[in-house]
Amino acid sequence: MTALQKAKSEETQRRVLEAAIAAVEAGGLEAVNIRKIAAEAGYSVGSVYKHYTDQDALLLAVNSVTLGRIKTAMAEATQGIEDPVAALKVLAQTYLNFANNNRLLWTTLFGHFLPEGKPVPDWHIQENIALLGFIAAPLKVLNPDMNEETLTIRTRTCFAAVHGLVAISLEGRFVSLSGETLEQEMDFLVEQLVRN
Amino acid sequence: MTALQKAKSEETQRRVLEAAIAAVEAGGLEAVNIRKIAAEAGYSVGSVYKHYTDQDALLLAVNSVTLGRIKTAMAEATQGIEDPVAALKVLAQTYLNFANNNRLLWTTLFGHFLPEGKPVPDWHIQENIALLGFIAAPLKVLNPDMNEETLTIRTRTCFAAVHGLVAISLEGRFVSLSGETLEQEMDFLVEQLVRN
DNA sequence: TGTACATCAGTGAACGCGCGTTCACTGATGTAC
DNA sequence: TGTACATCAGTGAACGCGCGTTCACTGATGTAC
Repeated sequence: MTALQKAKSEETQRRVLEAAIAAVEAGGLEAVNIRKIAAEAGYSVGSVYKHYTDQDALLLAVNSVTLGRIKTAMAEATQGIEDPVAALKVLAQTYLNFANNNRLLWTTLFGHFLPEGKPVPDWHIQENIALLGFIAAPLKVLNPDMNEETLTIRTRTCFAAVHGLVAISLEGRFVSLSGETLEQEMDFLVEQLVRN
Repeated sequence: MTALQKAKSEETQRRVLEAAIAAVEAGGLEAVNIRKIAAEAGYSVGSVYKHYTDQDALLLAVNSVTLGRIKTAMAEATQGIEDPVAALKVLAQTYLNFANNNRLLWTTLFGHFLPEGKPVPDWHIQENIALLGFIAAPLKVLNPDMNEETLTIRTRTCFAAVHGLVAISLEGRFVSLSGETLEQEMDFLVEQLVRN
């Protein structure tokens, strides 16, 4: 493959992915339609399949980008924060804000499941786990004597609790809260979780 | 309408609903297929539409049954428990167990969304809110001076946190935990939430 | 320099399938007179 | 008691649409000799 071919191929792949992201942002998982995405990207249907084996592969790529954006947001938000409790609060708020500002990307991240028998590729699992590292670090400061295994489990529990509050809120289940009240509840939740 | 007609109609409605529940239990939201459900219930496709306006109405009925089952499980589990913290722990474990033992009913409860512009009927919202009452009662004992509004919000937050832990665990995101470890984490979460 | 061939991105019509929903019709039961 | 009509549950073929995926083909670019 020549350099020109490679460059062209990479551009196509990128443009298809961008169109897929735009589709998800516009209408969520349901709005993902290979024909539309191909047209939006400026290619034919067949081209999409030259670069992504199937729809699931394309969605995996979209979710990978979403995870990357969350990671970036978290890294920026916690920059320079020393206090572990403050860091955890900022992380939770960052997660909440991201979900709020990117609802459909976020729901797609958690709403897309591969069909049974098609396991999630390891690199994608690793991307997920990497995000938990942001939570694990301050938790370790707060619990210096905790062994690694317990810390991993506890990290997951804390993430799950925060994630649950974000999910229930964004779905508008039960009562919808104002943004301010929701942020207060998030702070409450984090404070309770880290109490000693 | 004669009594005979009414009885026949009700039986059909019930049998269709039972077939729908069985379908969800067998394959989740994806497995809901009017043709299959009609056949399973022993009727034709048209009959389903005589009793449920559309697929969404049928799924709403399924979810209503699921909510009823959770409600029953919670009522039984908390019977005779006086200590509010103990009650909250039992409620969380009951919720976890229900989700574990009825995975597809549970994921359908939270995975089914009506199309935009079709609001969730009020009776169904009320069914959801009713469940929160189980949590609100012990929370009120623990926080007797909390005003009603704050209590409602706090109840929702506590539910959301527990719900999140159940969701992340059942989906098998990140690492899967053994049942025992998961129950320990659930107790930890509830304990932290009610700390004063 | 020119000719024949290989390679690869990209094309888009066609395949195949699933599935929600509708509607004209049937037959049983009940009612009016 | 009998006849005509009304009502309603149930039927299932047909409509209509969407959509993932495939594959034989095109044309541009590069390579061998």
